[in-house]
Amino acid sequence: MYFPIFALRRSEIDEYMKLDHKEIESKWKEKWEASRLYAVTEDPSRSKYYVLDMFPYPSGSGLHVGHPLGYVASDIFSRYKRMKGFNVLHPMGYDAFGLPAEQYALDTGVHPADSTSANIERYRAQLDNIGFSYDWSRQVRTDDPAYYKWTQWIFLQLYHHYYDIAQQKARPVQELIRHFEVHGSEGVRASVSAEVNFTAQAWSAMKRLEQENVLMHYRLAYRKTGYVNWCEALGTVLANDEVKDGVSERGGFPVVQKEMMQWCLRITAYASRLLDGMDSLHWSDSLKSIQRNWIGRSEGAYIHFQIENHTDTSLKIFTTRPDTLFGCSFMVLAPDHDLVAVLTTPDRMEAVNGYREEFKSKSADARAAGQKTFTGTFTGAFAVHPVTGTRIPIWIADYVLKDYGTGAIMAVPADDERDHAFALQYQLPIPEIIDRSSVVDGTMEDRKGKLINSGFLDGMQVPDAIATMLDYLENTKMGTRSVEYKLRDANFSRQRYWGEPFPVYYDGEGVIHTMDPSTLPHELPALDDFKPSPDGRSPLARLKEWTEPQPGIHRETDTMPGYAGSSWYFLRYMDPHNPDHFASPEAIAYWQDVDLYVGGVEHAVGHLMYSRFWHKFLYDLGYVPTEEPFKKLINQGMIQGIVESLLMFKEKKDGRTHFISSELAAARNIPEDMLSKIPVHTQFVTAYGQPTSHLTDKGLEAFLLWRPEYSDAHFECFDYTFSAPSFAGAVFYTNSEVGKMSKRYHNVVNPDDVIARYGADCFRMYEMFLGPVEQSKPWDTLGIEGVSKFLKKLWSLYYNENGEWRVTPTEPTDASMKLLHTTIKKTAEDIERFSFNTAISQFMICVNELRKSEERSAHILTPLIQLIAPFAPFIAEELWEKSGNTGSVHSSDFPQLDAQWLVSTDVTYPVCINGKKRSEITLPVHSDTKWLEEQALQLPDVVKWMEGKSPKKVIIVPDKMINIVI
RNA sequence: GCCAGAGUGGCGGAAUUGGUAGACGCGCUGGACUCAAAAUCCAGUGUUCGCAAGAAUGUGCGGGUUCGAGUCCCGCCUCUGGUACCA
Repeated sequence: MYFPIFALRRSEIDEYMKLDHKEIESKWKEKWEASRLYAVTEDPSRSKYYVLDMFPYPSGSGLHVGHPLGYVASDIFSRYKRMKGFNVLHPMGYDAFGLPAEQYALDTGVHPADSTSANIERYRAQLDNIGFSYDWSRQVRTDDPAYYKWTQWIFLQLYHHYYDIAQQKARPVQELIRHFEVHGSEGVRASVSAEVNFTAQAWSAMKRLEQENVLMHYRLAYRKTGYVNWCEALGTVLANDEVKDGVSERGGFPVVQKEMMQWCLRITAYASRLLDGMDSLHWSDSLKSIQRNWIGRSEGAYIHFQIENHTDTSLKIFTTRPDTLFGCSFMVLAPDHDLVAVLTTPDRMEAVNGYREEFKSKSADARAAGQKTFTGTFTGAFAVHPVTGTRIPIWIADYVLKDYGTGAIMAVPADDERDHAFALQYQLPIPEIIDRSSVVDGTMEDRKGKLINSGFLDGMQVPDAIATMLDYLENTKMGTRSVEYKLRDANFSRQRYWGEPFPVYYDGEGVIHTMDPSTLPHELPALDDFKPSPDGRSPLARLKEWTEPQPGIHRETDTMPGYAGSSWYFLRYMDPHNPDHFASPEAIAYWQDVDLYVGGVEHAVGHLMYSRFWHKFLYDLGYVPTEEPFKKLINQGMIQGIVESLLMFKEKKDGRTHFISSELAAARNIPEDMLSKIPVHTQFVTAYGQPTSHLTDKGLEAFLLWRPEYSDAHFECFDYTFSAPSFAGAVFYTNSEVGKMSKRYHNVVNPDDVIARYGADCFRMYEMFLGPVEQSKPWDTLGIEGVSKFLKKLWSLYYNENGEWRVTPTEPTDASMKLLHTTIKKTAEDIERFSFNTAISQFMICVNELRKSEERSAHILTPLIQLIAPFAPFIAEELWEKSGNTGSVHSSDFPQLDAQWLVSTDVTYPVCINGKKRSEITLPVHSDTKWLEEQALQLPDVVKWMEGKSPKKVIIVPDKMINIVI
């Protein structure tokens, strides 16, 4: 009965005409690699364009569908720019040093050197699968000694420079030393940790160690003892941006304040330049505002207060509201302020010391937990009001921070919420100084109102009063204008193994010596036991022979943090194998800076801030030609997952687990706290992610097989209930919500699986089609079918159902030409403005139209391949070759727009009466407006709607619409 | 609290400078093909009223400017992100 041969033939034909993405992908991956298609070199005859992705740290779990979102976008952009004639640098590498890589190694017990290499291999394969156009010959990895040689070199440069405020740039410490030798500290304006004053003679009289300690206050990379964020679970200190809500960003472990000697980078020296530099950048408003808040500039003044019975010292405070000086009724110092010990009177000593002890033991996170009641105590000392001469009590309190401003404030309880609360609590006077009676909804601190009880400021509005007081303070030398920043210096030490060793050592006296740059890289020694220790000592300290290479010499055992290597990697890509420079001057002169940077917003205050800081420093030294490294920045959103769960009553009923369908739970308004959400693997769910997602009987069976602990469960739906194991024909609605893509929710979509099923081109296009690149959006497993269908339709424009090439060299129709050029215009515009989803929509329209009109002309179909090439590089390359073109479609020129095809001979105008569309009229383009008006007024529908009235005026928007006002 | 961004069908989202709101895709409904299913193709799909032609209404809420507002202005509400004693 059967005809096996015939059957075989049929399936062969089916296979042939079908789009076989696997074969196409492997074919072109090999060819591209063999021909080094994406390798770039400096070419002065062409304009450069630098497209950069934030390089990943190679974690063990590999890429999930969220990671490549930004990579796909930047790849489309790179390919487009290349076709537009730019010489495009589009590199990729790995952020291999640092906490994430090391934590992974610790979790798996594999040495980080081995695990990162294995992970990198996996990442590379996954990235290649997606069809990226990276120039892999330029790959960098931060744990490569040939790379971190230059990280160490930059560190040495930071160490050997200080920041000159007058010149607003970094200068060599050698210059500073020469100045000290001649003039002492007089006349030096520099960013410092602490002010020190000495004469030239005093400088010369200092011992070497003393001199070094002085210089430490100036160096851009320096050591200091201070309170740092110590994370015991991670066994290391962390920078401020690595701590969120009192716990470590990585791992979520508690972080406490601990006093330690640490390396720091003086990023504060660059605060104003980091702030001002942003004005010229094409970054999103939200990202700029995050950085601005983090830097936290405020303008104000220092004011000096004399202290009763202390002629040798005065109290310096910072305020943004000098106009409120007359309202100052007490002063507050941070409990750990240096002057506390000096000022406290004997009778208050006991109370003050007790308070300081209590303050120290209070953990940072208890304070962060947001107790709004302030505590404090009186020191017994009094300051003298600089204008009125009244006695002002000096207190200490925990609401004043040592490391902001001067660590001391003048309290103005009438115009500051905190001072007010504190004054009420300790019954301190609250002199009124601002009349807000004329200000609607006037509150404290809003800089509105009229000054009262304020001497020469009486009657002034707040902004005027501020200006007047600032002048007064400077004229009388009682204070100076000043700007303060919230930004803190960056902690640069990690008590960890997996990072760059510092190229420094200490001699017997504790003097720091830097290693000669020619001896770099200072390699990280092999160490089998790389576990961190809770005592604050680096694992390297356990390696005695390395730590102490000769008697009296001690190496630094801390390592650099993860952001060290990532703060300059974009420069290394310009010349990645250069042994003599971090990048040659010629390469830097050509590539300049990054034109487009794509990456996650989570690096807003970490990586992006540090990179800008390092770049500005290298600019000061003349190594890079631009002040800012990243001209344009796009923050891609995250791909979220749909979390599917079954609603379970927390309390068992009749000893059984009791599930309720989401529909019924909603209908009965069952309170959320009675239910637990049991995540269910998305592969069991039917119509997953859709409003009606549910488990069928098969899904329920699979679920119970997977979760045998629920095999006694009882399920309740709208019309019926059932119990395991008998639920034939059941439909049980799940609870679906948008959430993270995570192993915990069993909703992770692996790009490899998607690519295996739909192809890389489909994967790329779908990620873009989901919505704007910047936006976060859930992965919808059904939506990808639409893009898949589109690609099959595209393919069938070129191949008929017998697998025969159907493109002919015939002349195209005018309609097709118009369609093609509309698509060229739209594609180019959309790519330029990073709107890939709308470009893809246009492709869909174009392909559908061409199918309907059965267009076969190569004049249309060949340029179409080029338009789609940035999005679907594999399919495009295959079709390009089959069209008989030589060379790669990715090296071809982007199709030229011929605008004549966009102009149609007729335009259909909607005709509106008072803004409502009542009719329409088709007329030749560029018609005389008077004539247009006459034609429109004669339309029968218009005559009907006008009811004999005459028009007040007629508005004609050229080529858009006609509006008649009556 | 403060700073920034956003609110459009059942869903993801279009509408680039104020000019026919809902493109494109998903889902849904109906139909064709099929013994049947899948796949594919065709049609419909904001809401309300209507057999229909059609009409009214509609971009978080309330006002305003304009011939015309998703878009601009004023006042609210909600959500998301950042920040949290920053003087």
